[in-house]
Amino acid sequence: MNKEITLRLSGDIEKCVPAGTPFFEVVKMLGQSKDTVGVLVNGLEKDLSAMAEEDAKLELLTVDSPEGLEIYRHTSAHVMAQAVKEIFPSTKITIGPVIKDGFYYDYDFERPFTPEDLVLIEKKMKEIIKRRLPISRIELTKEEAIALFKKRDEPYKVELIEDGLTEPITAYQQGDFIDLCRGPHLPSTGKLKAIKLLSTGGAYWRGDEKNKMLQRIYGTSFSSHLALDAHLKKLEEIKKRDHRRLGKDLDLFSTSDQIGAGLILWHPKGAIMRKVIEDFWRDEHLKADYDFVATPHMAKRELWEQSGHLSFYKENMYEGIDVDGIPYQIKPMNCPFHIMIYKSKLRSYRDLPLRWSELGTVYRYERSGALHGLMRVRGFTQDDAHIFCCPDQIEPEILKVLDFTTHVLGTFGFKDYEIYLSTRPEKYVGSLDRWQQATAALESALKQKGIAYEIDPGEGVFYGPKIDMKIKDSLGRSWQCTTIQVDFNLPERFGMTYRGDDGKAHQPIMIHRALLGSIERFFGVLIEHYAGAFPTWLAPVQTKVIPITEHHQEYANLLQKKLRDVGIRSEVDHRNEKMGLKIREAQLQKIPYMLIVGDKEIAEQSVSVRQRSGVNTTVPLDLCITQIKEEIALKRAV
RNA sequence: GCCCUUGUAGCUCAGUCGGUAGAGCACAUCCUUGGUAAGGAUGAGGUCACCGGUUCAAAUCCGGUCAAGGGCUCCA
Repeated sequence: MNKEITLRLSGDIEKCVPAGTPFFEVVKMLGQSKDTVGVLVNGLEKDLSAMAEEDAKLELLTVDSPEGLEIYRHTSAHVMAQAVKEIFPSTKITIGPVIKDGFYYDYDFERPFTPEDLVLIEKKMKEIIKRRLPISRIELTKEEAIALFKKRDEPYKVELIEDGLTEPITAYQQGDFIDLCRGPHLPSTGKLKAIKLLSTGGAYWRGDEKNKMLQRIYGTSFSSHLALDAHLKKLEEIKKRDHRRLGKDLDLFSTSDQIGAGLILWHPKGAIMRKVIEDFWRDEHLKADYDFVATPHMAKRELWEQSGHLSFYKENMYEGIDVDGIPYQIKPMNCPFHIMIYKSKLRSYRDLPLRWSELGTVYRYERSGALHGLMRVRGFTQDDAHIFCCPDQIEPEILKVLDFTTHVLGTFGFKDYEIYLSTRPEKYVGSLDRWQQATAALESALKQKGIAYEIDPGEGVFYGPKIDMKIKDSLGRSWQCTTIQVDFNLPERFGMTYRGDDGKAHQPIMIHRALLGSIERFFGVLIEHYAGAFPTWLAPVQTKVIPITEHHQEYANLLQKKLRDVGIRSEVDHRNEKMGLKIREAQLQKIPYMLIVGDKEIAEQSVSVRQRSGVNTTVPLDLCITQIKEEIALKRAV
């Protein structure tokens, strides 16, 4: 007779069961067997088939919880692997983890999987689900595990085990399929409901490009077809918002084979938006007590040696410019130039902090496969600034930057952030003292702001700790834009000093910061965030004047002039086309206001306003202009 | 960089077995003068990404280059 043990559940519920009772029995007693996919025993994930051995805190994991969904998807990945093995028995299985929004599994197979293969595999998966195969956990010693996977001719699994897995090694079996896996898993393949294979791609074994290229299949699964459909719909929406697509449709930017990969051509409509962004940026920097500097696009190789870029950033730098026999290189960063300005004269502690900003265009080598629209390019403009200060100014300056950042990003419509504090990495320069001081200053600033943040241990730059901010867009995706980095290294390397109140030379601290990151990338994020339907203050064409017939052109021109006189960007559609077509095209161009004028409007000096939303009103001409003007002045979001 | 896919008119894309290039949209001209998401006709527009090879003949087959797209981070 087993002794009774007590399982404590949430809400002070206690359940006593004999030791050795499997959790699925416990779950059944609790009447929760339908939705439960696993359990947390004292915070550790366990299979439903595991036994309750001793007194413990018990939590039930449903597929609606993040952990439960992980279990569900991990089993989905196993079912996919089983399906692949059944269709293509020569395939070797490798690893198949759960990722955000789904799962993947990497296979060693003689050729890439085709979309037709995916259809077959998905069909087979559904069949395996229908078989309702029980999934069982097997515990093995290292030798047993190696023997098992050698016998099954799965060399990748053997390698993983030999590479230092600790006993007990666990595997999961469903039907004839056995996979090395930590688990936990669903009790049966029959528990899976909505599953979809999405795409294929190459992936290196263990993520190392020196290793063999494997064939990866991505998929996702949900506990209901409704949830799956909603997810697929979101993927569609993401595709529709693709900034490369919209960039072309809205005539904002392009690239050209003849110019080169990763180099952006800004068309008039993109460039006017860029001007608006940059004007706003400059105005706000002036208000925030920054000064502007401007620096060249290249410098002698020697400068980059002194800055250390040629030792730690060489692979991202372009070289090969020869000026009268002296080697020059295009700049990948602006900092050395700002330092040279600092060093152009003696600085006093009374001068600090110095805040110097520049929209500085830099060029960095990116691997051809990494290039992506505006998000990853080889030439871009950083909204850069360097703050030179003494050590005890770090914290107030960081506070100021944080306030400034939320103000600037907020104006663009980004109100949600994820914030990371990255601390000292293994390879670093500078004294531990300084690291501690700077890290404490960053942390204290974040705490004072009451901002929630996560610590990214060891992810700081070698020259100092940093704060990274990711903005969340309208689809909930996050984008890294803002970075605020403390630097002890460059002031040291360049022998920067200021005269302190003691009359002695001291070394300033340098804070690098970019709020938008790069104008190109930020622009790409803006496009996707708004799906091209920009707030009026940003829209390249703010108003489209649409005369109904040729007879109304004069009035249309007058209206356009009035709009332009108060700084509203306006175009007139003079074409000999019907109004319906003109509206359609203005709508597709996502122009905020269509101003339609005909006989009626001329008679009463009014304008028929069709908003992008489809709302129609007729208002007196002057009122219409004032209202739009006000909306732009307030940078109102739509 | 590596693996896979793609590259045909300004855009989106057809083009079969290798036989010498097509549509819609956009553009131009004309007709139409209109009331809130596509009026009609006619016309112009191509070194089929580039280089080389096979062939009587290449957009099509082969090799290379360039560019674009997906993947290469979230470890059994």
